[in-house]
Amino acid sequence: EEENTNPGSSASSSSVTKEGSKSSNSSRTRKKRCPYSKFQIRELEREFFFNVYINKEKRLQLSRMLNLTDRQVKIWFQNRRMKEKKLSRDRLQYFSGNPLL
Amino acid sequence: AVMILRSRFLDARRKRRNFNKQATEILNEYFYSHLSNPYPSEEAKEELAKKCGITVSQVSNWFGNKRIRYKKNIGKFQEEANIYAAKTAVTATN
DNA sequence: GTCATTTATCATGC
DNA sequence: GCATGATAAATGAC
Repeated sequence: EEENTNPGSSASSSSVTKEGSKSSNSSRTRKKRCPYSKFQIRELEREFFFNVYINKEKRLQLSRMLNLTDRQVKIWFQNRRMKEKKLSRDRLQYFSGNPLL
Repeated sequence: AVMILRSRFLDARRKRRNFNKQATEILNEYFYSHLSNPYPSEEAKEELAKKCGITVSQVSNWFGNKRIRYKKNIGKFQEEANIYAAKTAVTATN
């Protein structure tokens, strides 16, 4: 499993010129979805367990450790909170249905 | 007992099961009769879910998948579109 | 921040 | 072997 290096998904080299930048396009190219590695998920989940909301400081630290952008970490926590909420809803609906038992 | 329920809930989530023909029929009817704006409201989703015997989340999943797969290959769904267009034409013209 | 959504990917059915 | 439902990244409205 590889860990993405540059979000631009563009070609190699250079890179670090404040990626994205806006030379022209504001948002026409949506970043291709790239699944995170097991290691990345484990670390994200570990932090999520301690804190459903992550502060900026830990976010930067975690993003560096996992080779992700802060934005990616931020988005991951947002999505993860939504997932948790949905799990609760499904759980409730499932047990209230009482199909068996 | 609780453990059984819990495990059943956990592995029953991602294990996919096809919807019955009737449910698919209802969903497709709505989709193709609202092709210009295939975004059912929350209330409409609840009603569809009830009629189909599935959850609201499943309705949302179905429309999400349907929209993008239709958009990506309209030709493949042309026949299906015609079928449901004819089916709903009766109620539309009357 | 939440939340519906888009899109690609995953996992299964057949 | 694709069709199909569910989930995982990513965006945008608000």
